[in-house]
Amino acid sequence: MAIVGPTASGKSDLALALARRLPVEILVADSRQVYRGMDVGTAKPDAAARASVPHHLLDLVEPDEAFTVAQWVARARELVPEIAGRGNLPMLVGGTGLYMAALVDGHVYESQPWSPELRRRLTDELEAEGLPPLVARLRNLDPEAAERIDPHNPRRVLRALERLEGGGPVPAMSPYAGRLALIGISRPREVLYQRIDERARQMFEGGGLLEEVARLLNAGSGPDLHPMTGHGYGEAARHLAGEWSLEQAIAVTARRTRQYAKRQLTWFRPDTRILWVPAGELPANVPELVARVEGLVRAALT
RNA sequence: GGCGACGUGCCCGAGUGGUUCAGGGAGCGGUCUGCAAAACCGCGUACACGGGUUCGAUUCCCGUCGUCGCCU
Repeated sequence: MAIVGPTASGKSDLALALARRLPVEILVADSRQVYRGMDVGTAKPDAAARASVPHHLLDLVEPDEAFTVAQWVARARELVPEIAGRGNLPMLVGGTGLYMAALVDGHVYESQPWSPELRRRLTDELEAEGLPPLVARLRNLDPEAAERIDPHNPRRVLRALERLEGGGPVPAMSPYAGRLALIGISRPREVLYQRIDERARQMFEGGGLLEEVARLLNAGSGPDLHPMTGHGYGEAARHLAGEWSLEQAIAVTARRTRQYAKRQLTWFRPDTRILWVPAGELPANVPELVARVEGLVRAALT
């Protein structure tokens, strides 16, 4: 089963509450919580939560290590049968739509071309000549694929070329085989945004984000490292450097997080498999809500 | 009270006598098979108000109101 929804909608709380009534182990589908030492800014489940329910797919790599969906799904795929083998229910919890889709819809990455050299070469070309020549080449190699690719999006164009020049066609997907319950937490936009604002402020004021970022910077994780683009990290770094006031850092973090939440909603909205549970302004762990979700899960899985 | 400057869409901000009247931000909508908390795409008949000049005014002139500055 899986719990989806935008940031700050209460996925983790609901998961924990549910874990008290169902024998579950949690698979975290979050592209930022995989980095060690990045805890408060990513709203990673704390020690208490992790002690009460097994959490997987957290703290997989150091902030300066590259990490992609491919690695994530590979590990997630191993975990599912393992957990089931223990007689527990694998519960996917997270807001990274691509990761979710990779597992649930079964993206196949292993057989796809992937080489640092090729990427290097294409990136150099992009820098030297710009996007248009690459788009032209893409059209030439595979007009059909080119139709589906946004010609303005460098990342997509590059990846498409990687696949084509590296060889193989895109493998068919192999969707998750077992029974599936997809639960989405829905809240009025205003409520969600308010929760985001409050959480952003809390992280900065007493939550320990500034300390965490100072620690990361000291350890050599500069603001240019990919995971440092996460909400709150660059902002905290700027505040620590004296460039931004605390209020400014909080405001920018909250705004970026709201924008992200909107994109998440866009991602999940069209997925008709998701059963949306309106949570309104309720904390995600109120018994009534939990019971309702538990009911949905049991119904879907039996 | 006098003089001067200004008054552009939710905000900032260019600009022009006339077929698509910048740009940015925010917001909203969307895309999504290896960076996804990323990358990218789409969406706004706004020119303070009233007159006038003109074939045609956001752009020129007059007045009104407002804001700011200086002066008394």
